[in-house]
Amino acid sequence: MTDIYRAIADPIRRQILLMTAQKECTQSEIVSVFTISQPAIIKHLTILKEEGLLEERRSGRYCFYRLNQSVFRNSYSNLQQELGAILEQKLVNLKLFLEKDDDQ
Amino acid sequence: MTDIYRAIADPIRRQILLMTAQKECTQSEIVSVFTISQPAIIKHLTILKEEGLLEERRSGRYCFYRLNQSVFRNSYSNLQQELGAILEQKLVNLKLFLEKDDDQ
DNA sequence: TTTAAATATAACCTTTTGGTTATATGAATA
DNA sequence: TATTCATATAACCAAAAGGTTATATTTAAA
Repeated sequence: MTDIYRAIADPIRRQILLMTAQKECTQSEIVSVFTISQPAIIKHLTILKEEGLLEERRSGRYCFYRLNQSVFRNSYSNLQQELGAILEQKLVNLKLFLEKDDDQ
Repeated sequence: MTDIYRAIADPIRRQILLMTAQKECTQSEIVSVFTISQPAIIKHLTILKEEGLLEERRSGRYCFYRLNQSVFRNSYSNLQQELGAILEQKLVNLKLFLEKDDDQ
């Protein structure tokens, strides 16, 4: 649950996230944006729901989707921390160097 | 090439990126950190190399790996723009609202 | 010059991903 | 009420992901 890395791995899913961040979209609206089949879209929607990033609302024969903003905000923040740490390893090295220096 | 989303999809690969950002690591060093087999690690390394994020250097019987900092910096920056846009859709909506207002 | 260690590769396996077509179900409208 | 539109599901497929074991190959050290 909430493996944002899994959710964002596919460009179609990233676009769905973007669309549903703007406004609630029906499934058929989403389907019409892409060239792949409706069942293929359902599978992408299912993965996004599994990871908690999409909320589903049923109204009559329509199925509305929208981004769960708070879940996205949270897991994206975690992602940034994790990947930011990779960028900042040089700083970690400096820190380690300074700490080692303290010991002497 | 340089599909960072593919590269970071697996936690083992993210940890390899972190390790090799700190310092150049030999393959056996990397293997020893994890519980999976050496051929499994090679496959992860191959994916990271395919995406241009890892640089390989051969010295005798050792194979050294280190993060390609500039490629990582760049593709991470692209990722941030793409995912940042999802977060900031509310602002886009405001912009659209204001532009629509101009037309009237 | 054996031997041992580091790396590479082959062959295989299972699960997941990403897609398809065909068809069923359910709700709204003509 | 018959039809049409939106969604769901089943069955299938190919490729990618993520792993294994067994076995080369290459290089350094005993």
